[in-house]
Amino acid sequence: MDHKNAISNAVIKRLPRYYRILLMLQRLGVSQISSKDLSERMAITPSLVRSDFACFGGEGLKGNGYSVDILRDKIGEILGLEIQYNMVIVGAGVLAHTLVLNKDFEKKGFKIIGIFDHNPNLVGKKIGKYEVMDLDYLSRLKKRQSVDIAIITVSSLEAMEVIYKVIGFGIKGIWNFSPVEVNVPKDVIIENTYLSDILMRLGCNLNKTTIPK
Amino acid sequence: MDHKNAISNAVIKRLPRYYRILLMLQRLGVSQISSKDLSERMAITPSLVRSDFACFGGEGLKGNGYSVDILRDKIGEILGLEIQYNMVIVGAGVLAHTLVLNKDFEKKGFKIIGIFDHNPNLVGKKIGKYEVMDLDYLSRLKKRQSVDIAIITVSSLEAMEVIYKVIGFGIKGIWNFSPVEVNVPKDVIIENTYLSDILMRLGCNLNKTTIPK
DNA sequence: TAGATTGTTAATCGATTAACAATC
DNA sequence: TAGATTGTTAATCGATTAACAATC
Repeated sequence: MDHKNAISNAVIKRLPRYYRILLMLQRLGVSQISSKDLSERMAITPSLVRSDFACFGGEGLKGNGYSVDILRDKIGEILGLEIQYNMVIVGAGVLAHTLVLNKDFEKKGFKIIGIFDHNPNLVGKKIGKYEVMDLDYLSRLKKRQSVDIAIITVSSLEAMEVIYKVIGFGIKGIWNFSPVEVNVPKDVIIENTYLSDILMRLGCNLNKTTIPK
Repeated sequence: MDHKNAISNAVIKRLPRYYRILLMLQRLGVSQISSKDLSERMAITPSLVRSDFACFGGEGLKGNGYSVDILRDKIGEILGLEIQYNMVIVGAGVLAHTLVLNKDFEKKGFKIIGIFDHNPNLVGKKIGKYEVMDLDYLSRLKKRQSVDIAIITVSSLEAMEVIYKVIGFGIKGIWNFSPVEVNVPKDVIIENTYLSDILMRLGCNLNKTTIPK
């Protein structure tokens, strides 16, 4: 637990990437891996790999590298993969549909338990196995089941209001896809995934290399 | 141009966020904004705002702040919003459908010009106004039109192969949604958007706050 | 044993922040 | 003028890298 608090966000960002490679190595039957090998697969330095693993008590063997199994277990534990999170989606559009079809989420312990929308025309509609419910019903659902994360896929016009609403319902985790800048209370964690921002960054970096002038 | 190369990635990440706020301020009829005001909206320090703007010759007026119009124009220019990028999607699934429906991309100069897939069963299918084409046809299309960015939405099993293929076709920008670790040549820019990694990060940060022990 | 690779420390690099003189 | 706010420098903070003794 003490460890957990000590791990910086920079490290946390790399953990799922390590985990993915370790999983692949397990499937390939590889049991031992060096920091050098891992670093090449991730385009980082071996030093960084070792210093990352030192955060949670690197169990390496000098001269031999790390045990793939032990490493995978440890990282999985830090990532909380054994924990079950309940999620709801707010916004019954095609993005909601995409997320419902993503099998990785449930594999990693993130379960969608309902889809909600403001718009009365969408209430009752089916998305995958889910029937869209009215947003206000979420507060009642929350009393019966824990809801850890709300995924916001409504339009940017409604997003601000919807986010404050789910925070009001007591939901502490928000994954927001809507391009709005929201300030949230300190005890709420928000991850913003602004798709068009990513594209602008990509465009910007393309220009850097293609216009050497 | 010299300026453009000097802007760090840390700054570039904030540019779309500044831009979004400036756009909103324009709509509200606000013409002048201070670094303090902007910083509060973005939950950063005023110093950081000023040092960011200094990168591209901050045009602030001591005592008054910055002109919203000038700032928006400058940032838009650095982000290359007046540039037209052609994009293709590889992988004709529901994520492709989501991206096709996103109106922000085209507004920012990123235009989808075609959807491709490996799978013969999907070729000919319609996604929005696009008819899915066979991936190999992309190399021919590339000879007629510039293709700046390939968006990879295929499954993780196929992703590696598909990415190498589009790089082989000479495409220099890749936006990859598939959870695979790929090493690309130095002249290729890849942006990986691993949706389940974002969720794991969110879960990790939720634990940090909820388990204070 | 000899070669490989860890764990860790110190050095470096880069990003952010604090502070304040300049000035509108 | 007085208050507000910039532009910029120096200080701080944090993340990454290089180096190397320890050791399997």
